[in-house]
Amino acid sequence: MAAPNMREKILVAAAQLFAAEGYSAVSMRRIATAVGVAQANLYYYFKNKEELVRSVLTFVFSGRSRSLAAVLESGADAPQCLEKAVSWFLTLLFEDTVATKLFFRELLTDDRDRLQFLTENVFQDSFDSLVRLLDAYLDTPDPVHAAIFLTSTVIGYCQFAGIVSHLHGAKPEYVAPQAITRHLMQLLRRFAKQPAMSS
Amino acid sequence: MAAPNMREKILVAAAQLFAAEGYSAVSMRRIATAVGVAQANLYYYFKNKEELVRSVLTFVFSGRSRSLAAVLESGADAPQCLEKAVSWFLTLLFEDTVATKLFFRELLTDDRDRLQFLTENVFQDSFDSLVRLLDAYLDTPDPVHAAIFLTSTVIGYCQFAGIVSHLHGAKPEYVAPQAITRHLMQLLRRFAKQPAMSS
DNA sequence: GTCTATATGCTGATAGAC
DNA sequence: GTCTATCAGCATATAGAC
Repeated sequence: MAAPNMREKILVAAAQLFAAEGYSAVSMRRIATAVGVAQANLYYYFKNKEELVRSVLTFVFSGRSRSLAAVLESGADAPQCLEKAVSWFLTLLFEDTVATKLFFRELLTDDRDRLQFLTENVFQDSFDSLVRLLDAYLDTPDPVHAAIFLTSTVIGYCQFAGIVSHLHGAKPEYVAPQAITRHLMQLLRRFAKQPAMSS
Repeated sequence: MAAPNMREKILVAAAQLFAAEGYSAVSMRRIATAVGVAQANLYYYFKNKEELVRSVLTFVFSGRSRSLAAVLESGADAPQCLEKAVSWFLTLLFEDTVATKLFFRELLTDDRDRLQFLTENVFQDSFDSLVRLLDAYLDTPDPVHAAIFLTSTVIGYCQFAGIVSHLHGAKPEYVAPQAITRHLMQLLRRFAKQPAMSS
């Protein structure tokens, strides 16, 4: 987390606080205190809170989309690529709580402009790659729907995990990215174009 | 929405505002204004904001859990019952925005006490019924995992819908509860104990 | 760049009249 | 039960010294 300049230190601290408690629950004061500067100093880097929020979102999401794109286009064959992508996304959702919570908060806000931005800059390209992979791998007339199904399920596993861990009889593997990845890949194999060898 | 007494009118107005904007973004003043009373009047019914928030959650979620329980125990055979339950849940998630957004906000907050409460009072019984149905219908060694998978997917479809509607080439049926229900039931049929007739 | 000081408004909550 | 009046505290944001 070693931040070279003040602007980035502010973004990192703000991202953590916004993710954990939401935008309106976190004051400029608390962000400044977390960074260790005076409150007014934030206004030297960001003209107001709204601009800080938008900068945080851009800052957090920009890196992730490139990372996923690399995995999706890694040159391996479709099933391997798919497995890597699913594993990458699940691990991100379960372990990168800052990005994940900010993402879910954006979905809740349903600000059309921000969602459009998020879709175009973070999701669209990766989603297109996913559709191509599924089209190559699966025997389905609608690979777009398959991609929506797969992405939805992955997102849902993460969201529902908060409840699952409180359910009676829940095992740890129900909320473990690797176990979920294995399970989903087994499911997909059932719909593969040609029967694949197991293990 | 005809609310007989003031307490319920406050709960309804507060639920809508909290769902749309979050707890800390909505002031007691705005709730009072929405109801059409003076701000101080809210403190006659709720001792503080925290108690109002908790009352809203109880008020909104208590009715829904009974409704789902009825569907799950409706006496029909497993696949019919399952289809009704999936359809019910998807329709709720896509159309009852107040309950859905409050639910997702609770998942984000991850206040252990509140999640425990939510799990025990809203989810556990219905989830157990779902596990039994899946155990009867599917050929699987782990019906609990099947229930988690199904619930996660349904939740994920709703969450991801906000992005899907902004993706290039998205069709309306990708975010339609009935179409998603049909798709999921077809998927489950593949894992049924005995081959079921289609259509 | 970072600070102190401050303006202005909104917040949750209380007191007490009716 | 509902109101008006009011409090102390915290919010965002600005001005200007260093």
